[in-house]
Amino acid sequence: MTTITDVARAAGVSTATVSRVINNTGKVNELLAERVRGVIDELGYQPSRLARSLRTRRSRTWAVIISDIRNPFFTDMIRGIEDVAYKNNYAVVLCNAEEDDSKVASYIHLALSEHMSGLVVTPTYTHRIDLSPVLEEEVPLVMVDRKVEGYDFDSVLVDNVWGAEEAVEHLIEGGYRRIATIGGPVETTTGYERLLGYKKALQVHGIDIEEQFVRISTFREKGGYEEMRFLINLEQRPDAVFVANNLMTIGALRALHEANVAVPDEIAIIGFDDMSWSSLLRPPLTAVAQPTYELGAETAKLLLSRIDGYTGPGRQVVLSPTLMVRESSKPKLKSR
Amino acid sequence: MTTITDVARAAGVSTATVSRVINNTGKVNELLAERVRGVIDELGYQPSRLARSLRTRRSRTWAVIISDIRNPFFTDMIRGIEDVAYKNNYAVVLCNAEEDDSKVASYIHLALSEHMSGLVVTPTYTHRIDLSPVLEEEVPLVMVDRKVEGYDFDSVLVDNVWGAEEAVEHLIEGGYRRIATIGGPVETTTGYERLLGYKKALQVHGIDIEEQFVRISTFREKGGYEEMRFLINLEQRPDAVFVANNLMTIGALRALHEANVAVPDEIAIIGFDDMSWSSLLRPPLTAVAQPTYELGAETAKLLLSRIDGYTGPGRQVVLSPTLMVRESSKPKLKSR
DNA sequence: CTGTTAGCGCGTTCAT
DNA sequence: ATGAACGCGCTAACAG
Repeated sequence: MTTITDVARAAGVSTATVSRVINNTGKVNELLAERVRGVIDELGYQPSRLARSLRTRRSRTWAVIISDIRNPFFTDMIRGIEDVAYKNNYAVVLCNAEEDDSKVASYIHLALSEHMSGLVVTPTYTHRIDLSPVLEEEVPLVMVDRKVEGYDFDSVLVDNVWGAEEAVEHLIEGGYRRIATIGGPVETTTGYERLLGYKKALQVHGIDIEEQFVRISTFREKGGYEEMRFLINLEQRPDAVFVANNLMTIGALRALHEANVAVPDEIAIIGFDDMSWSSLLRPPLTAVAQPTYELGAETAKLLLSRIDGYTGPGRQVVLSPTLMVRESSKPKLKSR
Repeated sequence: MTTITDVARAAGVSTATVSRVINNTGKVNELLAERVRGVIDELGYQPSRLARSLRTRRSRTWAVIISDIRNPFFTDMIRGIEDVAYKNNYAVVLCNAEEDDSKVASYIHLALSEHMSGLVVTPTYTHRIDLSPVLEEEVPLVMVDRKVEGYDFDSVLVDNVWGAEEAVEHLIEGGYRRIATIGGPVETTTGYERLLGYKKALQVHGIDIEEQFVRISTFREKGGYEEMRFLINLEQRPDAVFVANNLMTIGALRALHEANVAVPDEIAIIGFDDMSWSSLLRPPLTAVAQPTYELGAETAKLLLSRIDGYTGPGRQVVLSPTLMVRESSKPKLKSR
């Protein structure tokens, strides 16, 4: 491994000069600089990121801590972040927290310990997460998708209330009245807000909320499966279900198929999160599509501006989802 | 940020002693050690990974360079790697190469530059990738899913030939004879081997291979879509298609749906890679299921053994896929 | 403009 | 058994 000292010796200059050439800092005689660059090429020298980070206390890397790598929502979002990062010469490392708070904490520690210059976090739960080290080290951090209460970081969010409301509204307009929901943990902003939107739509239309119809679970496939089974087994089944994320929707659909419940004739379904294969499901799935790529890109832009020195109160970017209407929520046949 | 010097001062010892206590290296008076540990707890001291890595030339981190973060196959595999890594106290960072060789190279450089102690790579293409720096630095590397010719690294693979052969065989047994394939780049081992399995099955049964029926594309959804459109528009359509990965299968199904081609009545479909929602598609998709989690776990084990000092020629672990038979490949109705 | 010097936070000799 | 001193590779401060 060739070091800056090797380069300096070969070029007959000091390491300081080499450093200045590499970083375009300070003034260097163009002739000398040219010679140094020649040697660098010749030796294939590449600065050690480690030593550099140790010295400058900043590494040109962002850590993106996501709560579930298997969720396509996050992987799409990551693409948005990466594109902006690469354009600005940052490397991105992904950390998979598996919806586990302690893993989030340990990855945050990792990122700070490696002096990474930016942090993107999709929080798992709103409590129980201590971000004070991030504040102490003054490392820019942006939250995506979810927020953590009690901190004033920049955040990029989706209008979950509105998205959920639109979905349920669409069901009501289609003639459905016994509408259930399978929601995520209310300790997450996404879980809480989507539930809120569900309730709001029902209230606006003067439909009572049946307690049995509000099923709270994890955001995992298994939860969706189990809660849908519960709903199917009710004496008075719902005639439609709004499911608050993609993985739970898969579980819910599996339960319906297994029990031979016809969709949408017996129970209509709307999911949150559109996926490339939503239209290939039986029946094609109506879903609230989130602007995943843009979510990531906006996040990266906020992060960049913080790294570039912007200080000021936390900013919130809220993007709107879109309802993709397909057959799983087809209006009921009714005399009009 | 508290450093080892702070701890040493507070405990009234030298930094060398603190270092010895932390790393269990050398002999330290138990009483002293206890005192040092007390101070460490009190101050909440955590060693700087950066300084440590710079000094030891090894970081307790693995880099996993995957070729497409949006492919569920890879994200499932990652879980297998992570579980083993965490148990052995390694952190895992993910690098998304987007099927782009130059990104692979730059991430490899990043990993070496940060002195990471292990590397997992899912190569994009078999040529054009220079792994000599990895050999020079003697950093353990394991290949998963695909191989790069000309190197002798450990690798964990799936028996692609057999998987593809099983799939096509199943179609033949079902009475299909005009069987096409949509394959991936033959420069990848996965692309090449799955194509081989396809051809082998046909040959064994004495079925001629029609040149038009062998469609080679990228492993992306778009490629699957376009090639399926081509097949649909042929005067003499195939009656079955074997699609060589999950994303292309989605594209292929979309093309079929758009063109209102009945599956499997007009064209039967088998995909490679099973997904949690394969059974929810219309019709439920027959697919070659890969043991994704095990693939990751095996990879991690090989890596660990290398890190722990195993030297010796490259080892190959080959896992078998399983054909999940569903309706998209239903046998043709025939008089028997 | 260029070089010398110091030190980021550690682990590791080499004395004692 | 313990501490002093050094250096990993780099950038920043200070001279000249």
